[in-house]
Amino acid sequence: MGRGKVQLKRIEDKISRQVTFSKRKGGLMKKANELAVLCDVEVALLIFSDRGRLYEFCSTESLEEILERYRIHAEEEAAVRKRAEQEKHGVVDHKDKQSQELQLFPKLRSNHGIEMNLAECTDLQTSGNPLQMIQRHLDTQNIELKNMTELTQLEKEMDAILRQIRFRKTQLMMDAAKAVHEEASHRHPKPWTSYIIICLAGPRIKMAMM
Amino acid sequence: MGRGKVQLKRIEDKISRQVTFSKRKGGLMKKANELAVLCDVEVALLIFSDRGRLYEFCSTESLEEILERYRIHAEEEAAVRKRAEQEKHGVVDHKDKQSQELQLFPKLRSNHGIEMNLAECTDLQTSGNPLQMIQRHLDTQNIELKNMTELTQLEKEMDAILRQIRFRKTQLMMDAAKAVHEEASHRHPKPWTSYIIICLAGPRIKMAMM
DNA sequence: AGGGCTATTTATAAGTT
DNA sequence: TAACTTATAAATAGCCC
Repeated sequence: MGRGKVQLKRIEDKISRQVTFSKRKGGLMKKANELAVLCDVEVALLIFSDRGRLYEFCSTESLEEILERYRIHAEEEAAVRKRAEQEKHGVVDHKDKQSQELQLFPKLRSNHGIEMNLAECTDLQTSGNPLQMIQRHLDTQNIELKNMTELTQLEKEMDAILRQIRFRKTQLMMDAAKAVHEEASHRHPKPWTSYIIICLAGPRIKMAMM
Repeated sequence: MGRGKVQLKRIEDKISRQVTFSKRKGGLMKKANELAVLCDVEVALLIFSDRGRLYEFCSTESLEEILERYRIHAEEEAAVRKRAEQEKHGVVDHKDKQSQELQLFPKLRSNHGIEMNLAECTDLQTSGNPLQMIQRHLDTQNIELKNMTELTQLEKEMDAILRQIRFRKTQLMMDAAKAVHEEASHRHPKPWTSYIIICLAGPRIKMAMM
């Protein structure tokens, strides 16, 4: 699918590996979602990038829902297998790998804390133009109608946009400062640097040079 | 990808839904594998067909390996699932859910495990849509193309929205805390107030009561 | 460094056996 | 029912910006 055919082996070039990861991750999640919707099945997808970042997708409310189902399934399967083993050999074998691992779960089952989960949120496409990113949130719902998960997601994205806005402002200020400085250098062609005072008050930038 | 374009909704015809499931499941697993190999990342994929059959793929030795990694990751983010209906009126006793978060609160031992879903909280305010305020800025231009004045204006508005989002989150938390407190009072009808500890980590709220 | 652009490869919907 | 076939929709590699 692309200009060249791809060999099924690790992409050695770090840059293009990263690019491919980003693209294909999106594609995979899209397809996972399509499968879930079209065929009305439960799908869970976990991806750990090489830097340890987790990307997840699930077709249900929460990933835990599917993982819990997996645990139950695995337990049943293990039980069936164990029964079969016993019938065959009439002896209790050593525990196989799967049943050993299953012991991890029961330990985690008691709950004394009060916990609230607000609908798992899986953002399929967090990337993109920061404005486009937020656009979809703005079309339909009122803040008052959003739940905690949505609010938190929105908060994150707003924060990201705010950071970009401020970054851009800084850029512009730097440009302006540079221009002023160059202008100043022209007037006072000295080897030492001028001081530039930038005053931020309201929307306008004021600058003075000494 | 095929003779006809596909609508992203459940395929109603059972036969073709099954055929599509079979085909797309294979395709999805193939792509999951490609992502894992090409980009050298860990991928786990779980699919439960509508008949409850489990199909799984993982890029590592065992699925448990990735799930364990997810659990570790989840300890930081904390994930718990919840059924919606029971929470409608605030508080439901649940003792057998995940307790991974407990490790984060070793000192917090409440008498009762309670889970709530804030998404269900009602009594919403009915103010105008604060998001409309910003809408016009998002339609046309990119941040890169805005000048300082526009950026500053946008910054202000974003900040205002952010404050509203956070206010709304606080409201929801207060509601939840109140509900928890009432539940607690029910169990311990004492005149003095319980302590409620609310932990905000990511999109989820964790609370413990002492 | 992420977004847009094709030329190509892939996936697959529908049809056929 | 599942295995092929084929026309077409989708994904995406390599580029450019």
